[in-house]
Amino acid sequence: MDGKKITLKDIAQATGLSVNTVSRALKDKEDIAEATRKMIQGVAKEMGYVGNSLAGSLRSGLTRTIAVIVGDVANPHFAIMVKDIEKAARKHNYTIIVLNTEEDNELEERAIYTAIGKNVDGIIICPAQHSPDNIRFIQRNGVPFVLLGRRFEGETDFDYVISDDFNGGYLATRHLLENGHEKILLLNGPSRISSARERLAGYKHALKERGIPVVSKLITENGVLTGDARKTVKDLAAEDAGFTAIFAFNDVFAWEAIYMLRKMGHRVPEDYAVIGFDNIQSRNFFPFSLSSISNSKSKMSRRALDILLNKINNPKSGNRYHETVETRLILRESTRSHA
Amino acid sequence: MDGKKITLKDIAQATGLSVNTVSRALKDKEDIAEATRKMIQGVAKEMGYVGNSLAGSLRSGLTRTIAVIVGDVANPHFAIMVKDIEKAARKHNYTIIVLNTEEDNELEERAIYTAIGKNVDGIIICPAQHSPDNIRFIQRNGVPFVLLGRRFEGETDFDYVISDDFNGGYLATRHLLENGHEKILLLNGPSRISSARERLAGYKHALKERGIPVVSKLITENGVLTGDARKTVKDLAAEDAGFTAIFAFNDVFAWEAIYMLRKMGHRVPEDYAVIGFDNIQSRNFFPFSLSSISNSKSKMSRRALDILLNKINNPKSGNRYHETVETRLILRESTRSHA
DNA sequence: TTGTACGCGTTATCAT
DNA sequence: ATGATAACGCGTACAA
Repeated sequence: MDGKKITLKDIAQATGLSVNTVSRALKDKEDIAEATRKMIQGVAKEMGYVGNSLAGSLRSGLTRTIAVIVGDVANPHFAIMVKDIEKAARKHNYTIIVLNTEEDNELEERAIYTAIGKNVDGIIICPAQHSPDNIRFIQRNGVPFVLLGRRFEGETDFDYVISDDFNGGYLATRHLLENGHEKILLLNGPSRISSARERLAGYKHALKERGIPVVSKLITENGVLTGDARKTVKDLAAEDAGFTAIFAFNDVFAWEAIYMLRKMGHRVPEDYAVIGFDNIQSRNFFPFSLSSISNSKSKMSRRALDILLNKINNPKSGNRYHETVETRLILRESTRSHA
Repeated sequence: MDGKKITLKDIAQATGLSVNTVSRALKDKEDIAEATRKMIQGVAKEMGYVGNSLAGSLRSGLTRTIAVIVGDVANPHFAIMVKDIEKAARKHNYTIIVLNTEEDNELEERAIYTAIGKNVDGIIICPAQHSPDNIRFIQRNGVPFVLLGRRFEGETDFDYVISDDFNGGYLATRHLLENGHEKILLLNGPSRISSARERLAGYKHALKERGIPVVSKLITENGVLTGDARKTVKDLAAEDAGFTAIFAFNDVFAWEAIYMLRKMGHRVPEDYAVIGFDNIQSRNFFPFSLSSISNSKSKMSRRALDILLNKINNPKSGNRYHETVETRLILRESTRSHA
């Protein structure tokens, strides 16, 4: 029952034909006797032949595999996008390999190295952004790639699909301002990350538009995988820093913030309004209702894949793809106003 | 800037040495002049050589890649396990490809076919369980595999790592009973799935132990990816089926149940107690505090990988691995009692 | 209609 | 210490 892998050679031996007659029969080529073909296909099926795409890939240089490199698949934001990418890729007969960088530069480098070594046809990467060098390395190797969700402002020849983070930051902040909050804690991500910088810019813009001063103490940077956000909220709330609302870099931070505030005996939204980013709840029916900025993860994922496939199929087109997907304000209870 | 892939041949030409000297120098073999090695490694680095593991794989028959096949990576339960597996695999220099079955038989078959075609060294799969045939197909191809989280009772030669679902079902139900609930809605998964059947058995056992009748109307099956759970809760709560507590197949169902109940104007835990399964909140700090059954996802993931690596490295050992990881009751507010 | 020969990039073996 | 050759499994071009 328990067998070894069947090769064309095995089938050739079994049928007394040559390897490549078998090969062509299985690929439904024309120049083969109908009877022979049926016979070979029957034997192949019976023997459980699966084929070895490796061998073909070595020849063609194509693997029909793409690498998806993200910070952490366990983060729902990435999990959703990875799922979307896998689904779209499957439609085009592509398979994905998933690599986590843990937002670390060396792990990112290693992930890229692995991907290239496995001869993936393309790479979709949410860069950790410690520097553009890792991405340049992809480029140097001639492997098509698309950045997902983050970009390098200085590198105009890196293609990307991002969401409109500036606008998202602006919308979230303006919403809180309109509800009467003037001291807004920005629970931001690390400033090396473009989306964090752009959300911050949106935040500042909203404040300036209303003539509200930007308080640097209320602008905090938090590691994405470290639990920093909880500590920040805890410390600032404990010392009574005066804020009445929180704009979080992502929904995970927002959840942590609310978790911590409640643990400290505060109420949301009564004592503190909280808004997140990513709108994870568009897919999950959580018992808790968190206002958030929607960034169309499906659209981003599918678009990134389309662009990548385009680049794979038209290697020399030289088209530049710098795409920004809209962001929208989604109001739920965590920022409900109390007139 | 934008280059082609560098091969050993390129380096050989650049250095005037033979392909195979270059190969050995890069692999730090002994029988090579120290100076030559340094030189070659220098040139390789400068040219950005990455190597083509495909070619090596063709020779060795090993890809250092394993396939992880799950229902849906966007489900946090799977997302967490995929992350854990990737991390553990990385330590052993393995890469993972991720395939979603969407709990569908044909997609599962296709996923397995793809995995085998790509010559993965092994497969970790959470089977959709429409039948054992797909798994038998893996076996027939001689590819090592481990079932994760589900098993086929009749197939003793399928290795698996599962959680103690019977006990989990028992613990959850007993807890609700101890809090005075006698009509407990079981928001279960599809009965083809072993974990659903085993949790049901635990549920029944707890009821019988207390002499509480099993009401078949309160035992419901719900598709894992379909939103059935919401509808079930809505319908049964609307017709006033008399239950006062819910034991959900997983945390996702539990969230949906609470979402729906609240939407209908009910309170949790005051009107309905709800307990889930998977204890997603061991990793995420959600604002909502859901009682759940913990099933040690890390332990399961890591163990599944260890077993798989064992099977890969000792192909003929013939060891059988049937492992059950403990489940524990985690109490939070969604089942808080009101004495 | 079918078979033979060669190449993809790498590595193991054997020769120099 | 280094080079030549064969082999992995398949596909393509060409020969029979």
